[in-house]
Amino acid sequence: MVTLREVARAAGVSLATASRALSDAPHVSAGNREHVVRTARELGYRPHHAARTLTTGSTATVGLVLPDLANPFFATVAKGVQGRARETGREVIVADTDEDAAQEHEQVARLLGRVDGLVLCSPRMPADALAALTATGRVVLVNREAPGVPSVSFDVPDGVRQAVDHLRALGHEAVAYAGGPRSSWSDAERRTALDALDDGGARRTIDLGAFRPTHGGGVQAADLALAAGATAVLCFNDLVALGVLARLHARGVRAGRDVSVVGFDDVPAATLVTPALTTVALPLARAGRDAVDLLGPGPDAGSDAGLAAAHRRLPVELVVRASTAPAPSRSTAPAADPEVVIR
Amino acid sequence: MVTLREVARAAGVSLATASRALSDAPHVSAGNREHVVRTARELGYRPHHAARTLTTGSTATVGLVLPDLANPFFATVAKGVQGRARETGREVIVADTDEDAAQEHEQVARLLGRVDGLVLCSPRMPADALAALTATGRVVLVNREAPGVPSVSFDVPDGVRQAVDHLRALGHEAVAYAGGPRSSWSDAERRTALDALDDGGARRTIDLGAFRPTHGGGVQAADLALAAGATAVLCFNDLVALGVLARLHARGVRAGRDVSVVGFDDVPAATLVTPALTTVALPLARAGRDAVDLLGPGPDAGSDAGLAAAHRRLPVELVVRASTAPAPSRSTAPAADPEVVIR
DNA sequence: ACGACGACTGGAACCGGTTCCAGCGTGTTT
DNA sequence: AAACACGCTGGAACCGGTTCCAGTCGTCGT
Repeated sequence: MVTLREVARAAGVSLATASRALSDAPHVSAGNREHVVRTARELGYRPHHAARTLTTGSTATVGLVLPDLANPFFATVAKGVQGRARETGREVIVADTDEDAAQEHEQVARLLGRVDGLVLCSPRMPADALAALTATGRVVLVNREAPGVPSVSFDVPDGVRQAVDHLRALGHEAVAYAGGPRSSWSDAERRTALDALDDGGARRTIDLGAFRPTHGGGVQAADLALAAGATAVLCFNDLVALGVLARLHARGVRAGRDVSVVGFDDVPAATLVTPALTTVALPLARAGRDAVDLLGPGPDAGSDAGLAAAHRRLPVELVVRASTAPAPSRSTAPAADPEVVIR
Repeated sequence: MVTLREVARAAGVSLATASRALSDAPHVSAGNREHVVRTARELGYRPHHAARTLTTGSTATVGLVLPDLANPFFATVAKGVQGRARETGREVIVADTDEDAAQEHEQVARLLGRVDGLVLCSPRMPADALAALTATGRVVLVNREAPGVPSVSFDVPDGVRQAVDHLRALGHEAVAYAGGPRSSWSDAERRTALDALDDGGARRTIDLGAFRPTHGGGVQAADLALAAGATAVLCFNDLVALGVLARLHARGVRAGRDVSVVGFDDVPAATLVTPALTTVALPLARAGRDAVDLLGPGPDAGSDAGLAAAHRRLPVELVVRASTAPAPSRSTAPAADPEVVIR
């Protein structure tokens, strides 16, 4: 391995001059600078990252802690974080917590010693533990908000409004909500938004309860929705919505005709099913990118590194596909097919 | 930030003793050791990672380079890599190349300076460039093999055999293959396996050509398959297979009745569609874990760190679902529905 | 009781860079 | 022509650990 010392000696200059030349600091003559740079390239010099970190105190690394890398929601955020980090000269260390709150705390604590800043994605962590960890001022939350902690989240209330407006415009009066886990900050936000849309009359949404945020949770919710006589189901996320679609199909109910279904997130699979899923698209990759920016400019950042607000709330967009359609007229109200087909 | 020096002073011992006590090396009295450990805990001492790296030469970090983090195939490998790395006391730096061969080369070169070893996932890179990069002996390939480079791959020929046996057992004689990109090592492997299964007679598989490994590629392949009179389609991967399913549905052909479809990978979406997709499941997370093990034992590894063979070929398993069924009898051969429905 | 041996301890070198500071040379000012 | 300022240069300190090596102390054997 070739060190800076060797480059300096080969170029006939001192260690100090070589260092300045390569990190293009001032106080080096143009001739020397070019000579050192060329010598370094010829020798195949690569700066030793740990050594640089030791003196400068900057690791040029951001951490990313998330519940499940294989979940497309978090994977997309991760892609955004990685892309923006690289553009600004930083690497990304990822830590997958396997949806475990205890691991989450440990991982964050451990990583904080190795990175300049940390992106914490949808933490399961209780609010007080969050506050303690983030006191360092080097943590940004994604998809969650907490007092005093910078964060990037989504304008979920507006997404809920768009979805409900869409369904009401189609004539749906019996709209049901298939919720996510009670402990989830995101679910609470959706419910609050739904309550705010309540006009006190017949257009109150039907609460189907709390479900696991998975395909299976949706299967479970679908039967409850049919039993409650809902003509439209708004789901906690796309996985739940896909479960609802599958179960409706199995029971002989035509999704997008008899019953409309709306999801949340716009995961890739939403376009792969039939009928394609109407869903509220969240700018996930953008959130990852913005989170990195909130951690401050990286080594490669230009001078235009604008200081950002501590909280960002990104706009969301309802994507209308085939799973929503005008409400059936009363006479043709949906009824479960007597021949129930189990997949 | 509290340093080892401060711990040593607070505990009334020398720097050397404190270091030995905390890294439980020998030559420290039991009393001193415990005292130092307690003092360190009280002061909230966290070892400085870069400083340790500088002297020991070990970064306790593995790199992971892959084409697309948001692709569930690679995301699952990443999850395996991350899990195994943590179990052995290492962190993971991920680099997403956006499917770009040039970036791939640059990322690997850059990362090699910051990690102990590197997992390179399905590289687009040409074989010679690969050989040069991996000369360092610190790279493991996943889902690709190259002479002289350790790798973890899948027993794709056996998977192809299982799929074709399955289809032939169902009575399919006209089996078509919807291939992936010509430059893909994986596609070449599938084709070689298919050729080997050729019995020289009527059971020759129909080559539909090369398609982009996406949903859209499958849509394109589906029409060709119908035109060729195939009753079964084996696809390069699940995304292509899902595209075939969608297009068949749109054309009024019943997948799993009129035409059977088999995919590769067993991505989560395979179970979410109707009919659910029969596919060759690859142990992706396992591959990630094994790749980390091939890089050598980490800091936390026990003494049982078995030295592994340089190449591992993991077994694969055909998962039969609803998208495959007995071949229709001649008289009811599939024909495109005259009313073509475009989604 | 004396010498040898071994366990423990601490001073100091070292890893590979960055940066402070003093010194030097040249060009400019008075 | 002398004094001054400024830009460039190199020696050396430093970042926070690990580890070599020499030294000290206590203990055991004879």
